[in-house]
Amino acid sequence: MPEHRYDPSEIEPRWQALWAREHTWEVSNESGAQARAEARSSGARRDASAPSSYVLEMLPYPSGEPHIGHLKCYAVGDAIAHFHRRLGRRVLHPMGYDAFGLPAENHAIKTGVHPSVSTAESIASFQRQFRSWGISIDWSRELATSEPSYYRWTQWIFLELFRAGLAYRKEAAVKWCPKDQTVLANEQVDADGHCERCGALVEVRQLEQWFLRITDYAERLLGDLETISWPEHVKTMQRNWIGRSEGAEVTFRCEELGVDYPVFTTRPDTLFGATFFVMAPEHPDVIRLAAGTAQEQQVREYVNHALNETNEERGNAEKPKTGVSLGRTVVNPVNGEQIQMYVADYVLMEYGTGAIMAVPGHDERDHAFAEVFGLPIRRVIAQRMPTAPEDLLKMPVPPPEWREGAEGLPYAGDGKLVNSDPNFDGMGNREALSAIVAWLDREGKGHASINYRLRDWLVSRQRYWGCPIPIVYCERCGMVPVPDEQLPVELPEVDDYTPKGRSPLAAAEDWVNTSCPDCGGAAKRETDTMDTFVDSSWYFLRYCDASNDAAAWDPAVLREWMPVDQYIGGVEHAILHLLYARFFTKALADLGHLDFQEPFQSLFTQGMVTKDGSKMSKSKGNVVSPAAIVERVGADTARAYILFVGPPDQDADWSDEGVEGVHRFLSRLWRLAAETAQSAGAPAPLQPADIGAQGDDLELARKAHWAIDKVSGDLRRFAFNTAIAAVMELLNDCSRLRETVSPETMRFALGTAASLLSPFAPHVCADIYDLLTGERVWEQPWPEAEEALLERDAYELVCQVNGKVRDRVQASADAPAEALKELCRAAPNVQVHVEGKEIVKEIVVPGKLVNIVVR
RNA sequence: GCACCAGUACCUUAAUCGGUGAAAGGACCGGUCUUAAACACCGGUGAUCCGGGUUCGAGCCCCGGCUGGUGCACCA
Repeated sequence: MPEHRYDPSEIEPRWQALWAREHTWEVSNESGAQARAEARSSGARRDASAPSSYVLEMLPYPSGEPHIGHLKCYAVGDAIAHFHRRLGRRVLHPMGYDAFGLPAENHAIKTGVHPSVSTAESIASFQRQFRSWGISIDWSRELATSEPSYYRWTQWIFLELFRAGLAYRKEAAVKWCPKDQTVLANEQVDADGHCERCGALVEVRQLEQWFLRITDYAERLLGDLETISWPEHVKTMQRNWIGRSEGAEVTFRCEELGVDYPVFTTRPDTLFGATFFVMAPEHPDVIRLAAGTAQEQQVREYVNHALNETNEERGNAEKPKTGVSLGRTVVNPVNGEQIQMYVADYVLMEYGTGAIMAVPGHDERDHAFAEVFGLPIRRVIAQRMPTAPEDLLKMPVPPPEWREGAEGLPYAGDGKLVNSDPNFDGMGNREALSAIVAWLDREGKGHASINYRLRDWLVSRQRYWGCPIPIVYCERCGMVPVPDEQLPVELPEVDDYTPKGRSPLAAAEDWVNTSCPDCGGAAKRETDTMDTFVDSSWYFLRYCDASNDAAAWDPAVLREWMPVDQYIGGVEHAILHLLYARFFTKALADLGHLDFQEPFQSLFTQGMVTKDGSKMSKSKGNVVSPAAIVERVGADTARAYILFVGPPDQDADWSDEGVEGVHRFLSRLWRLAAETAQSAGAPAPLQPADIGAQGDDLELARKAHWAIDKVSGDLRRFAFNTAIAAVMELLNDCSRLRETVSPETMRFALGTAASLLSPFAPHVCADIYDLLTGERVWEQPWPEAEEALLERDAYELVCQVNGKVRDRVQASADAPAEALKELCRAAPNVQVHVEGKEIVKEIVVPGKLVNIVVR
């Protein structure tokens, strides 16, 4: 009697070893003669003409060990990869590591261990665990962004952008993290002004830095969202981040100094209500404007104070408005009025032109400021005007919102223009908006304009463990790109990683001092490194052609795989990574290196895994370790559980009891299959279920086909939880009917269960399929449901009276509506309820019910 | 404050087009097996957030409210 016990610790390594030995998940590039030759020599089984599919999970940052979120991400991605393969596609499913970054560097500062050493350890540990999870990765394409063979091409892309004018240096007020001692991208500062990485309060410093011109792509990044299949909330976040506003640029002239100040406004229709003018404290002209006025000292103090304020203090809209008069005036171009100039911290330098026209009547913030400073508030849009004379007669005293005075202000809605100009008064404000912009344009005082919240991407970092920026500064030639053939510019060794406000690379003097590639004279290297988001903005391209050392990729190979068909990752990357990767794709396409516009055709964002309802964290001590779970119950249980616990795009709470439940399910499945394999005789391919089967055999065959249909549909819509539940139902029927069905039917039902479940629990399903059929489940085409077995020839017709179920009768599937009505009327308990009443109506839903409405 | 999503049994989820008396797993309770327990098997308890509306019929659609989550929020 062989032991009928499910033992994942024996099953899982056995199949993993086979997959590794046979390079089962590797896929060759079919384009290019060399690739074709490789495919022949490795005896690639898959049909080269099969459609390709690129399934990709976001690349992990290797630090310590993978956590449960990784397990969920790869469980989702692997299920898709397996499903696509079984649908006959050639699937590219690679893995790599986002290996540059601050944690390894901070660790180096603490311990002196070189970041490359600790990173290599983490990568080894990640790789070991990923293998133990049995995910179907093409390991031949593995990469790490910190390897010179990778970052050589990161540098090449940087130089391509530089040569195209998309990478540039400029001095600007930038965000500086005092703890990490580096500048940050605007995107890396959260809404409260804290560093996204370390949580320290971010400061503002005036520094010269490297930027990438992502703002040139704002319109396309916005518009092309329409072309990709992404979750709507992710698209919304990107739209918000790009922050497109339509409006006008209007020029206000300071006659005393003879300087023009353009402002951006979305409401040129309220221009006649502009009663003062406000500049941001950072505005370069503020001090110059105040110079020589009585206000000078006060302005200086205010500006100093404002510049030292944190984003948090300054960003608070609840805070009372502050500001100082500049003692100057500008002219409102539409009516020639001289209006007072102020400096106030509620105006931001980064948005628009750093100066605004203030319309207190129709803008909440301007209104609050005007109240504090006692400035005039003028209504130029009537909130509601009576539409017909009858309305006026009915209401001799108009309610306040109808008045043209200042009551009810500020008012931001639509209405008709009042108190403006005879040419515009009475016009609807939307119509007036275009009329006023047209007038400004004719007079040369303004023009229609579009403004974005998105700002250029600051990519330089004063840190060690990143990709060096391949630029040399020559005393004679200036800024010179390192020639392509000299790439990569490798990271030098340094003794001290501690940041001191400049890059640790600056201390490597032998490395910094170099010769100019152009004139050969003395030159110094750029010592800043790149933001690690640069590394991850193109890695999906490199996987396609990972071993190419003559180029970053061969465009012909990219055509075979790109764009990624299914991208999977956490919603925390909804803005930064995804926006940067889209920008890189568009820029590289413009430079002729790619022939597609969007990198990720379809995106799936998985939900968080929580414990006891809250985020797992070391400080709370509620961290569930994937390694421990896999050790205890096996990878199949861990993976199936995490997909079964709920819809994968939602957060899911980890429960050890739930894990046990799934483990029991896999145990029962394996055990019943092992028993069946014994009683059913030698392994044999599954026989298509016999439509002529009778009784329990027919019932179980039907259930199996129902499960095929259900799981196939559920997989297409990422409903893994219900797919697994369907296989559970199938197993329950197998157990229930195991005494009465033929061995062949049981073999078919259990083999089908294993086949359907294998994307979620590949090892145990491979084992079961092998026991029952002697075949490899991953090489089988995805099963197809037999239509004839999905339909029933008879069913239970529900008989309702006034919407209440009163009886049930057997009806044949093809019975016409008239026959169903008669069946229903004839049902005994229906007759009781219809007795002596008048039939008003009969509703027939074929296949479901008949409802008789009586009075 | 604005927008979006969700609210179903003690818990996590299901119910495809508005159509049966709301389903699965876990938990809990009972039974069989066992010296006893675990495992396994059999059985059981128990739910549509609140208030209106539409409809022959509403968990599902509409309106209002409550609760929770996410995103945005001095962006002119």
